[in-house]
Amino acid sequence: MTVVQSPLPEEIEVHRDRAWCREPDLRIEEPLAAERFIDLVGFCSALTDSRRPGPSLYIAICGRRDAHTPRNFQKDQESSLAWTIKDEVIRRGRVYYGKLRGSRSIFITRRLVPHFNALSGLTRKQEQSSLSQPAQDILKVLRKEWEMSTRDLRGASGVNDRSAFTKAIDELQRVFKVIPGEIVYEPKFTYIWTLTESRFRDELATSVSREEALKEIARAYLAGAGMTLRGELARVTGLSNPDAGIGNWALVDEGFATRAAPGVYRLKELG
DNA sequence: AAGAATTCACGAGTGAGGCA
DNA sequence: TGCCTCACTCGTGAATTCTT
Repeated sequence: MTVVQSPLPEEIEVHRDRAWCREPDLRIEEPLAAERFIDLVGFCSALTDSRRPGPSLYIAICGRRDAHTPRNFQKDQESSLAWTIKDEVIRRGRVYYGKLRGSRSIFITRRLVPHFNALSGLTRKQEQSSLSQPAQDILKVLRKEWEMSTRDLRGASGVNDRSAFTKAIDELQRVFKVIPGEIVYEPKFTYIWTLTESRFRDELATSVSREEALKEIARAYLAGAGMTLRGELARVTGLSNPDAGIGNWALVDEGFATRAAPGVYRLKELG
């Protein structure tokens, strides 16, 4: 995946340094700061480094632009800190954490959960026709039990094959039905799965139009990015290119952004 | 329509640490 | 010694989508 780093103007990189906490002074060192960061940027990936575009908690914890995960990342101080903070933020449940399209986990501020849900969530009615059988089986168990460890959930749902289970859990996360609620290390390392509804009932009940959702997601991204290159928003959010385009165009119409070239948008206030 | 780029699925490797 | 368990990267090859 040769990422041809289209050169961004230095002033845009500086804007991103500030907005995405890529400076030593802005470095994130504890869970509360991480939550503030997520609320500020709207959404960000968890442990990805500078090789992937977009804001990242790991990069913010490193506090530098070119953060790169080392090979033995669990022996690395910054990486372990990122790991710990990530787990604590998930446990606290103030912000959303889950997998979107492309099976990448991201954090989402509570404010934007209705928007992401509007784009990829499923209504209760759609569940039967859209979800795979294993996913439906798992969901049924969780609706009764509320929360469960991986092992117990596998047993109770009858989805015992590990890869089938993982697939089904990913599927449920993508449609905003299930989230990891806690990561437990003792006595055994396991995830506790819970219903998205248990933590984000109000957000899931808030309806947002598709257009509005695309616009606000694009706005959150552009505000931090300062400028987006062709395909960038789609790559970061998992939206399709046309959808990302709709969001960006809405920002141009509103005067929030200007279009510099096909697929390239700039924050208006940055000129 | 051809060629390029991206995505997807899959598996291996990475760490820890208690337990069989 | 291998098992369990996660998120991530990287490699591969195939499929899909985008660009020109």
